[in-house]
Amino acid sequence: MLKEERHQAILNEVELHNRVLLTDIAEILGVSIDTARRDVKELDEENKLRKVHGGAISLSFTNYSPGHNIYALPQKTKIAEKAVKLLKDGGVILIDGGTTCLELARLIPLKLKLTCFTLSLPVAMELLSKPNVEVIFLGGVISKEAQIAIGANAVHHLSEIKVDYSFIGTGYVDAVYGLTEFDWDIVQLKKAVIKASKKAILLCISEKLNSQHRYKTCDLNEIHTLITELDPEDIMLKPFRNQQIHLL
Amino acid sequence: MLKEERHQAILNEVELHNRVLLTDIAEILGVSIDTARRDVKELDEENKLRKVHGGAISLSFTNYSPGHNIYALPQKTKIAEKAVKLLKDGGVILIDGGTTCLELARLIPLKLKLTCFTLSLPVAMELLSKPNVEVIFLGGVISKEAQIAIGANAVHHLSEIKVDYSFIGTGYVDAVYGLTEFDWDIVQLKKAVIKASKKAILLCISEKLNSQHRYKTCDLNEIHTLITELDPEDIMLKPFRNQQIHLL
DNA sequence: TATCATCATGCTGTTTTTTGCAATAATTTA
DNA sequence: TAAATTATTGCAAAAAACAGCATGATGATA
Repeated sequence: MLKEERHQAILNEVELHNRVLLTDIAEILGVSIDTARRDVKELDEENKLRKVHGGAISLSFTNYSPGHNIYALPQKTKIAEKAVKLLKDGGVILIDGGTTCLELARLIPLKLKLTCFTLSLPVAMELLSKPNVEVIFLGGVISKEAQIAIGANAVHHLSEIKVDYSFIGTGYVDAVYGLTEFDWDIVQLKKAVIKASKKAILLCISEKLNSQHRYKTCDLNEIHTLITELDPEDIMLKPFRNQQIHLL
Repeated sequence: MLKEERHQAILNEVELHNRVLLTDIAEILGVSIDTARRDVKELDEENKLRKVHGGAISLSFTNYSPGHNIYALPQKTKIAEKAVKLLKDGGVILIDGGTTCLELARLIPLKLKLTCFTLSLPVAMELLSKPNVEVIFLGGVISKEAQIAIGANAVHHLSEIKVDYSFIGTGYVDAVYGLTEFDWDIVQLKKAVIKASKKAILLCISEKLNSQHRYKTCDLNEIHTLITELDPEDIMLKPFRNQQIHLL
């Protein structure tokens, strides 16, 4: 059997079933494990599939890029960079929805070992590319706009967990009125998130500071740390300084 | 024997079998290996075939688009088109993971009113663009490879629902051995999906027919309808005809 | 017809590629 | 952490590719 035929057979198997074991290749094609491994390695180098421990998987599973343009991305990236530094190996965290939180998910180092809960579809998709992050999606009815799970079911799931850190966003935040939202459903959810976490970290671009809306999520003192893209000493953060909240 | 005749004979062989060995050329045409090699080399330079170590393969054999695009998309689209016709306004369905099911999600008409459960992140993302589809994600630990929720939590969620139709995929299917999978976890999940549905519809490209693997999901008679890209009368479906299963 | 150039073919020896095996290291899994 | 599986590395045998050369056929030309 020609090598190219083996390659074709392996690719076909991977495309059809998304994965294949080296031992299966060896058996089906009647070659040694070593040859199967070499074949897979070559196909990997040609970017025809991805070699993994013990076998190979299809590329279509590893490639996901949201790619849309995100508003105020540089600021959000800066916030996410600060937030990443709080993560510890072996930690259990929750990541909320929203583009800032998505940015945090994106910046999680590949070698960092985490257990990560989320309610956000985009965040969950992003986390798929982190080999050492166990992803747990808290299910429920999906909100089309926010792309997150909401409703009683999601809230109930949250009542059953307690994470080290939760990284949350907010629609509006004010030094006096605390965190507020446009949506009643979202407020219920965020309350539950905060209750489910030992420490709640708020990721928020400075543009949202000193704004408020209809429904209240919580007071500022329920938030452990506020991360903005600003220097913690920035004048804009002055109203937040004389509170228990940490600034980063 | 003239060189041109040999060339024609070699090309003929390659057309017929997609491949040929140098040793076979030499033997069949009664020339030395070197001549066979030279012939193949010339044909390669003329782009009539591709020379590889030990022989030659047909050009069509090697032209193969890897990665991002979905394997056998036309077939899967055809299957999805058939499946969409089963959907009724106001129906409650479940859509499994996999590219075929994703294609079904994509083809759901915008005006169709549905309640749709799913375990698959990509399917859920796709359904976000359907304004009249209520999406409910059944949460759990996310499998990085399959991009679906798995584990006890997901199975438990499934035990609490009953949908009209579930549209499922399978790794392998055989008329005698039924549906089988590579993964134990996935089998548990599919069992639960089938149990949670009044009628289970299997979406499966014909290439997967008559294949099997380690772990068994269910017998064929637990599936209500099998949809392939083939005509229901196709000869390939013969082994599936004398069963209770419907063919589409 | 004789001579020469060209080309196809097969042979020889050398180099490269492929493949399987064994020992060791790294990794997963229980 | 220990056991099992998988990777890596080096090596050797076999197969194939390659380069160079000799032979013989062909065909053009003097």
